[in-house]
Amino acid sequence: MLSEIAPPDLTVAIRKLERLAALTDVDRDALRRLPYRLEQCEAGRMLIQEGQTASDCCILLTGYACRHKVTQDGKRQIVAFHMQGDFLDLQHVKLPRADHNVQMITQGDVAWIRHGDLHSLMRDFPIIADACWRDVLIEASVFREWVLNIGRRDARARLAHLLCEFAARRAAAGIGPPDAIELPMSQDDLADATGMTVVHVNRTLRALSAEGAIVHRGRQLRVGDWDRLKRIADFDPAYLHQAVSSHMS
Amino acid sequence: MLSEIAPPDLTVAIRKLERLAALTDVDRDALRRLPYRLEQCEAGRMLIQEGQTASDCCILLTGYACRHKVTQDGKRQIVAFHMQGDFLDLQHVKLPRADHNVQMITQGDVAWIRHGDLHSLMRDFPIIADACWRDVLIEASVFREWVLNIGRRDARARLAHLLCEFAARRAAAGIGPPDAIELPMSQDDLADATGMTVVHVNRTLRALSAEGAIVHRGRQLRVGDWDRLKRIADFDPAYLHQAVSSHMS
DNA sequence: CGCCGACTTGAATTCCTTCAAGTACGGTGG
DNA sequence: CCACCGTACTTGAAGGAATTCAAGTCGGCG
Repeated sequence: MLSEIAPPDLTVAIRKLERLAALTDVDRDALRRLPYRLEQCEAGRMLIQEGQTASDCCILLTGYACRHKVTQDGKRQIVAFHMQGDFLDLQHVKLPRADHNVQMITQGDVAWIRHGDLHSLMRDFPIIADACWRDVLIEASVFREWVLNIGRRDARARLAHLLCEFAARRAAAGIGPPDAIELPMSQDDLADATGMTVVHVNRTLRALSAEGAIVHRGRQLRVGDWDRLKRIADFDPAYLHQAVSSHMS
Repeated sequence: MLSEIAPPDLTVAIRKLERLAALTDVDRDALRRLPYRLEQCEAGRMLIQEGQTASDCCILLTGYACRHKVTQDGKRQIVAFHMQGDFLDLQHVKLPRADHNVQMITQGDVAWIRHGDLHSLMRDFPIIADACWRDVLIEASVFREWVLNIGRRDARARLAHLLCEFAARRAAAGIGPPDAIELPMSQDDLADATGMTVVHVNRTLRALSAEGAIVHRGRQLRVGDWDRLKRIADFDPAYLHQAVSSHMS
């Protein structure tokens, strides 16, 4: 296929914005003309570091990334996972000082866009601005769900919820079917995202396997029983504010 | 004082926006002319309920409110506290379906503004729109810090952090000095905000008292030793993205 | 005065962490 | 081709932080 040799472009990001607002041809055109710098990243590449002030905004084109914060004594908390098409730091356009880190978890491609260019884009194309608003607001909604998840659900539900969310967002992004998943993150990452320890993530993962909710071998994960997993997770995708996928309803 | 008999107006909200962007006289004028409906709320009044679609946006003028979500089995998680001047549901202008509840925790006054009016305001007055952007983005930053707080800090640090944040925001809002605080929330609320149980909140609170970090009698709270409390909490106010207050630096 | 909600305290239990060793696997170099 | 190595994953046992259950006290309000 051609897409395997052609360099990646902003198509996935435009597709994501299409899901957030009804873009017109004018909007699409403006987006396609947006200048950007392409970067091919290794796994582990730190894109943005807490405390830093950025002048460019980055969009994830391929691969997976996460955002995380660290306590004084070095405990890491992942606050979000990202996949192709996601803006990784839209907020830095308005709040230049980074309050968290952004890091690749797999290898992948990133597009860097000047804040100034984004600023004029949002000023001149209100529908695009609207889509960006929605993106930021949905992200905030996901943070709230994570607070609930970590604060009030036990390890089993918590982990199940994270898997459900990942599957749902993956499906919405058109990456693949929601029930045969290649997890990009290590069990360490899952632990840091759920506020658990690696050891307990491991045990909980196999507990979920044992009861047939999931089938996993390493990072190959299949959802054995969607309804059961969703019930365990107390998962209701409404907080994602996305058009309901047929698989997830 | 006159302010005790005059009905509350949008002044506190305008003052908050002033802290978020450099408003001009034109902006201030537009804000003062904004039509709104005033509501005097009892403690416990549900302003917005999850699942509901709202046509008005509410601003807290006096008193305190919180936002919370509930799991299937009835466990409540508070995701944010709010004080005078705060927008309580700016997001519903762009995402009409509420993904969480908004509730008064004390009695207080609320101004209801039509979404349409806010929409035109933000279209016609870019500096106000900018301030709203910042408000939403800072709120998201606070959510991230809460994820870290609940996910990776132990009960003592977690509660201390919540108190530090509350004191800092309270001071920034000009409500009073940051070291003699009347807490508006019950220990139940503190528990639901930190992902703990009431019992453990109670014990942790007196542990903090015992070591001299705070002095509390019921809801009267004095910070006994700021530096100690901040150290316990691992509190760095950078994530609040506010001009640094002299008391908190 | 009595009642109710908020706060407090103790004891037993549990879920999760910590510590300490494993095993499996993919890559690298001899 | 195989020995070596590092990283990620797995498992067991002991310990601890926080929950649960149960029974108080305190203080404000009708």
